[in-house]
Amino acid sequence: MSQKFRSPCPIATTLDLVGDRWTLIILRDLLTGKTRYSEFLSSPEKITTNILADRLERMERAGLIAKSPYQQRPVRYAYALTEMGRGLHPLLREICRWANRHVPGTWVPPAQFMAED
Amino acid sequence: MSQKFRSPCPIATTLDLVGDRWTLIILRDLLTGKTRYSEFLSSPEKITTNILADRLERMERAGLIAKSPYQQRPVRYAYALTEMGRGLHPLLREICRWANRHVPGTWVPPAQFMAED
DNA sequence: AGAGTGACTTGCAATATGCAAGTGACTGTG
DNA sequence: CACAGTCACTTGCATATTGCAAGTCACTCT
Repeated sequence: MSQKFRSPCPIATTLDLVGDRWTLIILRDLLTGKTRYSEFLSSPEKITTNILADRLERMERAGLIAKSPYQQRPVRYAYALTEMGRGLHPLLREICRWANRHVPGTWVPPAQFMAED
Repeated sequence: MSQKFRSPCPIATTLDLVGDRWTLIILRDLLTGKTRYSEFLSSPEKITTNILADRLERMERAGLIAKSPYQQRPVRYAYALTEMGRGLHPLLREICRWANRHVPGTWVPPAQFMAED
């Protein structure tokens, strides 16, 4: 579970876990109800298939998400946030608040996403 | 000021601006009083000189920081957060809260850093 | 003149990302 | 029962980013 991080600073550690261009995008999609590979692919940011597969595996290893089969023959998995992953929701809300305030042209997220809990 | 972002989603846009391994580390240092090149280099994460120079330039172009000379002959610059950059403080606090709660072994930041305003 | 300081810049190897095409395990249709 | 279709990946390869080490530049100080 615990890996080798650059430093014990909580900011550096968090960046080691989710500090890239895609992880938080997938997390956003999971928070808004998406669960499957094809659903993540359909987002407007157009993540590529290899990166998506890689991020899902990393996120699972990091304990942010868990996968469970939604069908047999062939076995296919749906992805869901763990408690740890859901814990990043306040951070995503804060990111939205910042962008809406400081970067003109950004979409205002649905009220449901911004509401606490 | 506004560039080409992957999508108008505030999360995607924010990641385009600060979603890498180093930018928020530098921001943390600026928030804790560091202002110079050599001070950023001395942090425990050991950023390399070329990446630091690159990130400082990007951050300036993005409007997160501004530089001003602290001496002449030779001219040398100190870096300071803009209003936009300081606006990320709540986000860093949220990152710290999450890491402290979910990743064992992370340092608890000084109370001053965690206090609002 | 020569050492020291602070802030970078350069070159290059290692790693990560992006793009397009391919694969595997099936199901359902003619 | 061959065959097109679906979904979830995997693979190969070109390009971009990162990391490491060494070098440069504009000075000041001894």
